[in-house]
Amino acid sequence: MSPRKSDSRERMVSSTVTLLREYGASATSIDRVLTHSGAPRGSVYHHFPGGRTQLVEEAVELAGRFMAGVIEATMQADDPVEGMDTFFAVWRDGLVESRFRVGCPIVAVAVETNDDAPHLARSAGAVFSGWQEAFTAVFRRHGLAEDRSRRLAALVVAAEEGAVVMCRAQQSTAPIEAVATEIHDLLAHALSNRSHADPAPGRTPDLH
Amino acid sequence: MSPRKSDSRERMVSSTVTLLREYGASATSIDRVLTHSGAPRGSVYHHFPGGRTQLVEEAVELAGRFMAGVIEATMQADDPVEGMDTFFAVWRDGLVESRFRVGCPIVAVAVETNDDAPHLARSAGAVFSGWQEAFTAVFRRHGLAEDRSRRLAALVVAAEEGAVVMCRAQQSTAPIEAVATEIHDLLAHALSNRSHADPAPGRTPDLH
DNA sequence: GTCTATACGAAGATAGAC
DNA sequence: GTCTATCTTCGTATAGAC
Repeated sequence: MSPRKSDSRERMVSSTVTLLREYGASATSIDRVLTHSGAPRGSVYHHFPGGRTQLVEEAVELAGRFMAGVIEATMQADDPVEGMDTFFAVWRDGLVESRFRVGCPIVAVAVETNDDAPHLARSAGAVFSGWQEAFTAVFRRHGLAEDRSRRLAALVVAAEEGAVVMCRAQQSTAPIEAVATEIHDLLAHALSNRSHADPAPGRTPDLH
Repeated sequence: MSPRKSDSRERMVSSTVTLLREYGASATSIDRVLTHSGAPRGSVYHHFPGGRTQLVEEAVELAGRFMAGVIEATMQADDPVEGMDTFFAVWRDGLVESRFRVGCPIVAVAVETNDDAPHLARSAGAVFSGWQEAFTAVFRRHGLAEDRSRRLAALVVAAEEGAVVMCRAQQSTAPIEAVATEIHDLLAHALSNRSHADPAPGRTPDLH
């Protein structure tokens, strides 16, 4: 009872998420996490015996859970199209408020696949899977077929992540605005056709 | 006349592209580039007075031009939908052949935005712009309106880049296959409606 | 164009005191 | 839980010979 534990640990994980978003995985050193969080240097390996890898791992999980919550919150409304607009708006606002300095921490970890810690990439993959599942459930709930729901969910996550990378590089919201518009129309169209055209799935293209 | 220059320089740039794809920007050190290319250590700053930053810069430009050529080549056929399938197949094949070890070098540079070399991110942005322009021109050529063409181009690039990141993290082609299918159908639908439904543009969603 | 040697800083991790 | 060394490795960059 009573707070015997300090909050250093959670502050470090939170700071790691922030630094991953802004500077990428390799640049997120223990030193910078300590400076950013104000946590004491001496207790790093007390809290994280797995060292830097464990710290990044927990940051990925935290950020993954957070965004899964955002998806749940935005998509539970009556109109999934409106929820989708809000989902993209959350990302766009993050870009604008940071003046295009911050991106997605999961992408940062996924891209810097390190041979030393290969399982970090899989943690990132698990987070993406979770987000896809959340969107898939929403689309299914609104009457879309299983296959179509999964494809749309993959497209939404991929397009959002790709757009965020492009917006940062171009210092412009144009890519995510364009993507949001196209996804909006696509989802509206898919939902309007849900009752009759179900057995006309998109064919799998020959990726020859 | 006669080859007074060695090929060390271009081999270094080429190796840098490969290492960016596989390990990310920060992990692409001069040492690793030298090892990978077999170039002599002594001439690094002779060929690249701007040091590591110049090396990465030139790698971004090389990779950007290369993929722009791929887009031109695949999309110049009669059927842009078929060309799009091929475009995604190129990326999917790169993932499979490398067993999900390599991604996009432009994304690698764009994500690891470093305060030391902020203009690297803009070079990445310029490459993305070039790819978008190439797709936009193709869509316009096939009768789509300017706005729609730009939006679709942004979606294609964003979805491809996002899907590649997801595929690597999940060690699966599922995301890019799903994205390719959805983009295939979307493009086919857009082209089939191009003559009559032009003045019904997708509305810009309120990203409230 | 290429060599070796070296300066300098930053990183991850561990040891042992308190 | 936190502190202060300290070890080791690796990174960029430069100097000066050949």
